[in-house]
Amino acid sequence: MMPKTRLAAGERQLEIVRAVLTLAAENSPDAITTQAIAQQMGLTQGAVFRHFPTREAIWLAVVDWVEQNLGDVIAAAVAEAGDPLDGLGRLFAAHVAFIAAHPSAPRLIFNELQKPAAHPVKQRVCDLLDRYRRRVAELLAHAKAKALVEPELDEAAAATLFVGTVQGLVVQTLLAGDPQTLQPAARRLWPLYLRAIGVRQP
Amino acid sequence: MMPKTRLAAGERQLEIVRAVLTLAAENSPDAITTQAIAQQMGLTQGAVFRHFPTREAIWLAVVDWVEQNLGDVIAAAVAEAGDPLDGLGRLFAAHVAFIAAHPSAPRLIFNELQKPAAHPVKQRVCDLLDRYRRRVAELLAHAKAKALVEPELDEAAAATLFVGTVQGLVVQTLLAGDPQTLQPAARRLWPLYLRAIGVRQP
DNA sequence: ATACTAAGATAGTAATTAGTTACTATCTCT
DNA sequence: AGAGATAGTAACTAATTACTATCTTAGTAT
Repeated sequence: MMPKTRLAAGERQLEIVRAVLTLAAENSPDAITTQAIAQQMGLTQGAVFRHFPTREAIWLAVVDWVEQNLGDVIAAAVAEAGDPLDGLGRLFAAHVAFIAAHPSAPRLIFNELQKPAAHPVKQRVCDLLDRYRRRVAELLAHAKAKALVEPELDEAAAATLFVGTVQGLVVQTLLAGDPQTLQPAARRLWPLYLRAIGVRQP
Repeated sequence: MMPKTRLAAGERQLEIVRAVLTLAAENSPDAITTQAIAQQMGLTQGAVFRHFPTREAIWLAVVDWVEQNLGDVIAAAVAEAGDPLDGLGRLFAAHVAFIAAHPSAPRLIFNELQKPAAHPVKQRVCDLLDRYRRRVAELLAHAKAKALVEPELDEAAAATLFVGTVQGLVVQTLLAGDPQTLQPAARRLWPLYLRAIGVRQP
């Protein structure tokens, strides 16, 4: 955590992103200063700007990181699924696991979402979330086509509920202040979601 | 919105709270400065501190306002309900209507929720949200006792999903940037929630 | 070894922030 | 009408912020 050794630009950039994620676990994202980021890495504040031209660029990189890593996890989960419904379940589990591993990530995303519309970081987050919802809606449409769910299911609404279910868990974490409770809570929530979209359970 | 006239302390305090709510509709809560609040009311920055000893006190007042008004709306909705399930539906509708009328309110709440645990404003928000969830869980328990929902329903999980459903709508609003889309989306989401808790529909 | 490159340190700047102080204008109560 | 209380103003302050010069030094290729 206190490397006296110098790091190449690329590695240091990644470490800055990780530092932000770490700090966001305990502080509101907007309150994270470049000074705090530098301190987290054992560097001086000025050194941060050797790797990013501006503070905003850091946040864009963080969003990038989340987009990339969450995207990978999700893609892997869906890829190894048998049917669309199985894919949805794996997607949910993977997403929850990701949040449990990086609790600050969804908070960061949600925080950026609150910024003025013009803000470039918000644009990125909007795109990210919109793509995510579309992906869920797609899976639901496939499930419907295979008669795995309620035949008259409102996919768009069900996709919103999917995101909401995850958000509900995030709220739960923020209330409890303990990411440990996340996965058990998720396991209790999933059957409810399944019933919401009209899956017949054994 | 630009009163040259002096206001009594109580009224001005309320106007400051309203100003914050207005500003929070377009800016991230943390980014709202006392200067911006004063400007919104057509006063000087120093005048704000005539009515609140500190910035934090303002946010506590805002949470108070939300707690009071949302609480009233909710209590009224539940009071005029026939059975627990009807009460839950009215609670949902009332909550959504409140958000549509004050979109910044839930965002503010959620934002404060992200602060460090020690933060006094967060404590208040935690209590508020926890009470809310308990209330929902109570209604669900009553509904279960009257055999209106799935007899083996996990009430705690269903309460989390309730909060999540609302949060999903908030996310939807932030994405669309238009509170108008909220109520239609809510009407599409509610049947899904009802099915999730095992209500038999006509 | 030596010289080049780039990561980091040091020490700034200008702008913005919450909060204060001394004064003025307005309201209210008798 | 006059006096006390108080809402509001103007002009500060001290601290913090993102960001930037200039210098140092560590890693690397020759």
